[in-house]
Amino acid sequence: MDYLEGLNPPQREAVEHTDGPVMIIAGAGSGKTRVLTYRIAHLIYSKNVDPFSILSLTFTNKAAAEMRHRIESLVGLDARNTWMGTFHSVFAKILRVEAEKIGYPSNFTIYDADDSKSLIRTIVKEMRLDDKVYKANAVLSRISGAKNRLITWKAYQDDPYVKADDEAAMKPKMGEIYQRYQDRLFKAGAMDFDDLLFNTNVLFRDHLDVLNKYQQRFRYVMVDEFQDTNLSQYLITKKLAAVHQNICVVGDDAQSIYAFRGADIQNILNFEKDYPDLFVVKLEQNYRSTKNIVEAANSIIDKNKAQLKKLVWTSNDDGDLIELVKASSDNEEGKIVAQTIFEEKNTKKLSNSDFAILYRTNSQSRAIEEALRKLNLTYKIVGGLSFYQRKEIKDLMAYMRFTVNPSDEEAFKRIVNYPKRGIGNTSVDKLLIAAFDHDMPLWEVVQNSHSFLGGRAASQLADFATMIQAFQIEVERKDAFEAANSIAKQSGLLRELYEDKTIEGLNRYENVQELLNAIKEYVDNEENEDKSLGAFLQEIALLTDNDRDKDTTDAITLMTIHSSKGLEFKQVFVVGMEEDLFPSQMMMQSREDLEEERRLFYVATTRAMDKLYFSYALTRYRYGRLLNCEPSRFLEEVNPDCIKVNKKVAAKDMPGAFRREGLPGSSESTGFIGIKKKPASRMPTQMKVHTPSPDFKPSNTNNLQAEQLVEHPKFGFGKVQKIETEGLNRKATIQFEHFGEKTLLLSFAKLRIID
DNA sequence: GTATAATCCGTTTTT
DNA sequence: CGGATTATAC
Repeated sequence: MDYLEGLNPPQREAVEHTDGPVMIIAGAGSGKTRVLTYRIAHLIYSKNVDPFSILSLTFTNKAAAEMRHRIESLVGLDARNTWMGTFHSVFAKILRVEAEKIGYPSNFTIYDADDSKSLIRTIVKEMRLDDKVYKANAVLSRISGAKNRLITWKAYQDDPYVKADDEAAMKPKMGEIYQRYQDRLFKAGAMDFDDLLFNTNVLFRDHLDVLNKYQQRFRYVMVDEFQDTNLSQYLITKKLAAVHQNICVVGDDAQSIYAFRGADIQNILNFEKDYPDLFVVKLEQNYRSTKNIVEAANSIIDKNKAQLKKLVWTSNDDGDLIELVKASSDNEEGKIVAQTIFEEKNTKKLSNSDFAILYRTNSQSRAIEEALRKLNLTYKIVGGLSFYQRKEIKDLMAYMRFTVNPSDEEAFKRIVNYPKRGIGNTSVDKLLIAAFDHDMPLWEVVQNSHSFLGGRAASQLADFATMIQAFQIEVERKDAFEAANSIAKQSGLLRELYEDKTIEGLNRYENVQELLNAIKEYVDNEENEDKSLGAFLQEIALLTDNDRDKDTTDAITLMTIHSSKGLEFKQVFVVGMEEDLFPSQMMMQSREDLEEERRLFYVATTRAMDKLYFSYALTRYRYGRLLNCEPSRFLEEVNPDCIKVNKKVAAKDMPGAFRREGLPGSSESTGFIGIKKKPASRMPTQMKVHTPSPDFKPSNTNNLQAEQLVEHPKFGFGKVQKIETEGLNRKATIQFEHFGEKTLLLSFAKLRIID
């Protein structure tokens, strides 16, 4: 088997150790996907394992597709027969088959987060609770957290700790909302994302024959990104593998960044307890990045307490130092990044696709995009507002969903009066209340609307019902594409969009066409046996924007750090390295949260192969308001030997996209300084920190002189003793009222000059 | 019931 | 700042 030759010893061990429980701890860039794919190939070819009996679980569709692709090129089409997909998609498929056993229709709808939130809002309203206290987001994440831990609404209500928690948060009705939410989902024939896993657990618990069927079928189970599994997922895999015990998990605790979604690193630690004869392999050689980058990454993750010990190393070259870029504003940050890419492309003959710009939050993309556009650099945004979240797409999907499953309440609310047909909110509310009061299925109420509504509204609704019935007949007789096409036309939705001649309207029309094209593709694809609309909807419900075919033009990639996991680029820019943004202010409640942010920083760092840049801005627009920013504490945590300070300043705005390369631009006072000597802003906690005046605004300190009185947000009031210039930095020595004498770097310190 | 204006709200990450 | 929900007028 010559393919084993290309593996290093631990990789090879991981591949060849096929039977029994195996845990592969795979450092960043250590060839994890390679090992997984070779392992599957090895199973099929050397061990004669039937591809049908191999199940591989991933977290993103993209990862699954990538793996499938690589296996196919390794072993050919046999690979097609292995089961490979995300937890959600694999178990959604199984649930389709077994739905009736747990009381669900097999054509159940999958609610996305928006559907879930909308349903929660309705319930909160129906219960006459304050929607400012019971915010849909917060309620959903609480419910989701419970489901991920397999806590039913009943258990939730009975648990005194949970109860105390909710009462302390002034949200005592949470348990009841959970109960009603679950009831409504069930009546709508719908499952939310968490239900797909929760109900799989229910299915396997209550139907041992079913469990046994899948245990026999999946003789080999593999889990990628194991550090991201939640309890619900963990128990599913454990049960599936209980008979054959051929379970192989691959993960890296240093890259666990989904605790907020219920992922539990404990699963890795528990794994050793659950399987005493566990075989553990560590992949520690990094093939991706330069020594500098690997070293920097190690120095970052070193600050975390909770971690498995491993030593990631590389035999690659030292490479360039990481460049630290300081910008005066978010816009300037964008400009510097864009300019740098422009120059690097020219001098190193790189393509756009060699670059990635990573940020903590999607909203940061705006300033960057603007700068890239000015230099005519092609870019693509991964994630963000997804195609499938667009209104027009959700509208058409809602028509299709409701046709296939007329219990789907959220779909109904979306389409019943769009396009306008004179059925307003009051009528819809009446219908929902009628369904609730008489405990009748919604669809039945809709079909008998004259019993519940006045004449006009009732007859409008009757027309609506007739239309849906016609659609249902079409869906039965035709394939997904033909059915969708005629639904789009006859619902009036397409006409509505067509008549909107604004640019956005045109766009929306094209988006709908694109969805129809996607359905056509689905129908034409021979791998899809079931060509019905229902089947298509099942497929699409679990897709995210990241999975869509993007046009293959050469482009710079913009995305959140979260979506960058698993990817690599020659050059990576991590932007917005500022306190409160990264680490995010919402994540600084506890050490655990901060450590997760740090792992996120680790993930960002380890995406880079050749060159890495960190940048931060001193001011940034947020909520339409200009904020002052401080450099991220994470910057201080990187081994200083790996970093150098970038001397670049954004060129002044020039008309047109072209400017002379390397033009330094007229630099203003924006000096560049290291972060090593960050001012002593981190006060000993026991010391009382000064509360800045309500109108505190940092002044321009360019002309600051001795004897002036100033206010510092943390040190309070003081008097400037002297000003000195040292290299690029201007420093002020200030005698503070309560904190003694401090020497502050003026480009860092926020000082208000008191007249 | 519908169309427009005012106001409020938030931005953490994803299946 | 932008969207999304709500108040007001028609």
